[in-house]
Amino acid sequence: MTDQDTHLVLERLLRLRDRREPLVAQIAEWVGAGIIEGRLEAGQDLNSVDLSRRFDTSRTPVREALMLLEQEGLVEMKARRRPRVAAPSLQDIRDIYQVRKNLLAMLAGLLVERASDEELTELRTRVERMRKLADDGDVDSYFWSHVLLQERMTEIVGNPTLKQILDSLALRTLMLRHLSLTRAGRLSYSVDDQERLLQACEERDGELASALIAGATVRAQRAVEEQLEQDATARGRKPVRRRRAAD
Amino acid sequence: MTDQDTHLVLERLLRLRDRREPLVAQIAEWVGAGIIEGRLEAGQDLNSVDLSRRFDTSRTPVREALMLLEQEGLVEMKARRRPRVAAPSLQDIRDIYQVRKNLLAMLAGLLVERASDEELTELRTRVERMRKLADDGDVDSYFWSHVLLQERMTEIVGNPTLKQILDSLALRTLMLRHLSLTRAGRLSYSVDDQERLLQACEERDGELASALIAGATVRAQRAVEEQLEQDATARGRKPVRRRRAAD
DNA sequence: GGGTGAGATAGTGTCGACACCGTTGCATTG
DNA sequence: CAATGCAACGGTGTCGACACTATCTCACCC
Repeated sequence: MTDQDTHLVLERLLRLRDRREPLVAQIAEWVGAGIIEGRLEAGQDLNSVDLSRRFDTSRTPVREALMLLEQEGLVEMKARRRPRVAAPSLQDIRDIYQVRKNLLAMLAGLLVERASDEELTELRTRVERMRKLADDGDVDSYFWSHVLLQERMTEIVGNPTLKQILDSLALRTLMLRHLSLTRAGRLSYSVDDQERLLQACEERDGELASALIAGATVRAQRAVEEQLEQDATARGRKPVRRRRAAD
Repeated sequence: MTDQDTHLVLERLLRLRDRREPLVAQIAEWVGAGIIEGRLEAGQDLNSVDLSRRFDTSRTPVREALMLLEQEGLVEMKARRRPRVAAPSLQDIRDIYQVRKNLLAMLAGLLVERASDEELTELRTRVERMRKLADDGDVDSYFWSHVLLQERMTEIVGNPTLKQILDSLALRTLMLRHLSLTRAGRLSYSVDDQERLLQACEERDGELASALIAGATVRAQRAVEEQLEQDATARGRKPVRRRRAAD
């Protein structure tokens, strides 16, 4: 999985194709990728003057790109204040995972109902490739394959509204998940989860599939929280980079 | 419920307070209210030149307001094409209600878990007022009270992510619901649903509350679909104003 | 007469400018 | 020395202008 692919995935998750000018898309992809990869850290200033200089454009397309990322929860904008990289609180993260868990359970149920055998075979192929990546410890490739897998599932289910919401929640968790997947052992747990989920789908057991994906989500959340905890203690007494009190 | 109140509700649903300049907020509220009230009909041209003339501003804040409404699904924008009032297909509507049903069930479960007795009393008062409005046949007031009731419930549950998604879905269904609630008998059915839901909450029966709200959502969807069908046949042979083939 | 294409029309995307406001650093005061 | 006020700086929101392009109109052709 190259940088090029990263941008292609982001282009789809942000629904940039045909919806925005290439210039805006380019900026949104660069900033979005930066946030997810951790190149831009939470709370960091994203003022439109600097960005417009970097891309050698005026501030108008920069503002538009930032507004796109704001709606996906990656950027925080308040009127007359400088935009910043979003810094979700622990509570925010829990809320997001709670909703995500619920919607993924719904997705699994629909997948069991609607996926054709051919589509399940395709998903099976994907998971097998992910198993390989996990065994090789190729975190980055695994990470994006995971994103692609869920994207493909939402496509198969064919509810664009659901897909859009799940994509948005996925983006919010992506910066966190990138951390959490690097935790020792997470990769193999994760791929186990995917295999069990797919098996339940093949057996057309909607209840089980929903329960499995919900469980996997809870485990992902736990891994994220542990990683945050660890980061916090490693960073000194400063507990967690938290939202400003001024809010 | 006056026009003033309508705009206040929209201001909250669109999260305009502190997030956008008053000028942008004003435009977004006017257009949003117009779409919901049916003053602007589905598919109608929303070019930024006309709007900027109407509000005596430049096109910049107009574009920003339209982007806000696009993310809420009220407006469709494609690059280099004129923005239009969204025209969801029947399938889109079904998809939206499907997701909404699921999330409202989640909301009901959380409400049972988390609402204090005082908060339930407050909700009870609201529903009683709605009963009165329904008996009086005051469709508009009932309509907005209904919106407020659900907004309050999401606040009580205290999951901002969930609230934001439900608000967005609510906006999408609002233009439809306005139609559907005018159908004879819908008002009293609707208020019955709300009363049963609240009773289940008071009895702390999460399963029942979830089932009730899901059922109510399905009934609301059915009413919308019947109304659309009726409009379509009344409008001649042209079946349903559908999305352009050009997409 | 219906389809085709060139020209006219009109709206979008982007730009640089400017007024206004949030922020920062410093001097002043208790 | 900490707190407060002020002034310079820097960024945001809005504007009008302009190039580019989707759309409309109408003459032209078969």
